[in-house]
Amino acid sequence: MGNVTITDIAREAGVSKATVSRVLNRSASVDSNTRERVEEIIRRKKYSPSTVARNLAYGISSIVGIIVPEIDNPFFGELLRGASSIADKNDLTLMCFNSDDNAEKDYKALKTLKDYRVRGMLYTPATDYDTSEQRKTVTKLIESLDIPVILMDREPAAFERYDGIFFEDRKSMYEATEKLILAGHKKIGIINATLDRGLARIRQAGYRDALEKYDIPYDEKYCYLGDYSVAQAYRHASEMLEKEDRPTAVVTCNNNISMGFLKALQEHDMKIAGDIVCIGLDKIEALDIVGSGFNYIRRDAIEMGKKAMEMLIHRMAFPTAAVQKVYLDSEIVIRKL
Amino acid sequence: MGNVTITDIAREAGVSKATVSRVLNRSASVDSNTRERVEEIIRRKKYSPSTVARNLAYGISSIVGIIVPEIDNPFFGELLRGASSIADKNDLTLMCFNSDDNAEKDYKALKTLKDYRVRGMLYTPATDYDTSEQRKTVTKLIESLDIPVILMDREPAAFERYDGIFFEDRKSMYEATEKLILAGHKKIGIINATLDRGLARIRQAGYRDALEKYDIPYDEKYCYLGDYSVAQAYRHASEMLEKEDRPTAVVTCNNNISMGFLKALQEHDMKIAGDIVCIGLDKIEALDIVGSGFNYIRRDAIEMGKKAMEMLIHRMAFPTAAVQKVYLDSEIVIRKL
DNA sequence: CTGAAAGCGCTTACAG
DNA sequence: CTGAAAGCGCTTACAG
Repeated sequence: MGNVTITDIAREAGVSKATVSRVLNRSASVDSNTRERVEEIIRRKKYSPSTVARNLAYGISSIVGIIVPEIDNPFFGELLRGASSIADKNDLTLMCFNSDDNAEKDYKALKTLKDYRVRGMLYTPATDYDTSEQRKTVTKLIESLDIPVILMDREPAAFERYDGIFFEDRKSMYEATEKLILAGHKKIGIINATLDRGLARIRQAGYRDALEKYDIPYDEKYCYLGDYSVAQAYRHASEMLEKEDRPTAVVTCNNNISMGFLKALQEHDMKIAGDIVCIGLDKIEALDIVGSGFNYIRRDAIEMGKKAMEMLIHRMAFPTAAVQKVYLDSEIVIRKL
Repeated sequence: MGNVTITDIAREAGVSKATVSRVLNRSASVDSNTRERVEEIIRRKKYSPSTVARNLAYGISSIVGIIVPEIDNPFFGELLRGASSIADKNDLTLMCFNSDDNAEKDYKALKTLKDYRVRGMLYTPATDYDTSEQRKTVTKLIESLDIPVILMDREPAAFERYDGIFFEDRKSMYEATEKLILAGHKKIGIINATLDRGLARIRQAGYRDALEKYDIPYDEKYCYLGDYSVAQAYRHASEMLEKEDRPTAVVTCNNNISMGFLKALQEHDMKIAGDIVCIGLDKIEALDIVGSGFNYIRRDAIEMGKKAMEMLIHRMAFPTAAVQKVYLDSEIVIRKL
């Protein structure tokens, strides 16, 4: 039956489209008789106006884009949940993209968002965009988008000019490492991504800060730097565990790394806490529920998603306000030391 | 600077909008000189046409809606990932909604999708819509949407007329239970949601089928029916474990239930496989990686998401084709019996 | 090959 | 209070 349009309603009610539009929007006074007649027809035909046409006429959009690098990672799932809950309350609709940590997909998503003329976007960049070419490409893209952007969790140098919300990872890593030190550990290892990644540098710095503070030498032989994959972390952890001189405690720099580490532990017949102590960044829900004794830095991604959407709404209302960077604290959850 | 429009380009190139449109769409031949001139200006001004305006003119949309009940559950995260990967390849864009298993939010999402005149939608209904009133509301809503719908994972009676993709849960539960029987278990428990939920009935039936097949009486005292929450499952499992006459093996009917069970096990100082054997529906990634010995039915949600999007694309191409129901097989992963 | 016009489904001044 | 007209940013016959 195709979609009912405002013209159908107008014709049937014997009024102009303008009048129908007025009853739809309560924008001006309409005679109560005609109003009721029009409303009755609208109800009967189950008509509601096309948001697309409406937005075209208004010249604005009620769509917000969101790009995340790993949509099936619970961290980003929670981010989405938080963002979506606030969007709902503000009549904003989410257009979702998964970049897979891949710059090309990121570009494509950005391009699509531009072509939809979305109102704003929440964005976790796929990569650090380190090479000057990448940097140029992505910068041009975002600039041509010309909409409010809120960065989430990652802040590549190319994006310093945008609002953003981040976790205090440096501080958290400091505190986690400190907890281990205060528990008597002197040989503390770290499994992290390589330091050409912004977030990895920040996390490494927190670890280092704590060692320094307590006069423990920073020793590269306890540092295992690779990527954020389970597989790589597993290899690194295995290597670590098989060494004579191995750490008595470890910090692991994201949930995948923690899993790789735990897997290695398991395969070496070692027990968490019993044989080697660990504090990981980000919870692993199943392990926590099951009571595995896995310690972790609890980053509240739902909160980040909510706040990010609120920041976006604020930015849309005040386009010229000063750039805002928000930092979220995390709590360290110790299950077994 | 506001957005560049086709009019800006036309003016600057000294041609009509129609001509610009033609170079944009390669729809008709354009003199190569004017073409190049126009293209140069487009490039210089970083212009690309508004998808919204374009779709309005075409009378179609390239947006696909997707409604899931729990966006931060890894199962649905993977569903999204799968759907999004296929959408990408077909120039379709995803509008995402999280219904939180809540009928009202479901209605609202449906309404928004209608107003956006989306092209089609992927849908996991928030509830079973059992009461006739709910059923009526949701049916009207979807009918007035008048677009292709692909159901995913859940098939409330109200939606029988739509395409859908599901897992062979009955068969999987049968096989899981059978594995336990063949391993010598006679007292096999089940923790499930209450049987007023469609999926719970299906899963329960599979369990029952296996018992019957092997002449083991179906005994209600081994059946714990509640909801799909960790907390409820935990209470049920604790109760079960404290009984004199308790099962020697259990099937758990979703990932939350499995976690509740494992938590109870842990708190009763019991070991998986050692004290009581379990096969759960859906993997729990962390437990699997860490080598906990948790057995499970592996449902491939990424595959479901991909297939669902393919079915939608097919349906959009062939609106009158026969209704299609697809059932996906799952594999049983045994880590320790 | 190219432009003027009409149309997609709305909204908003402007008259009356 | 209400309608005719113009406009949002496009596309597509229709002429020429």
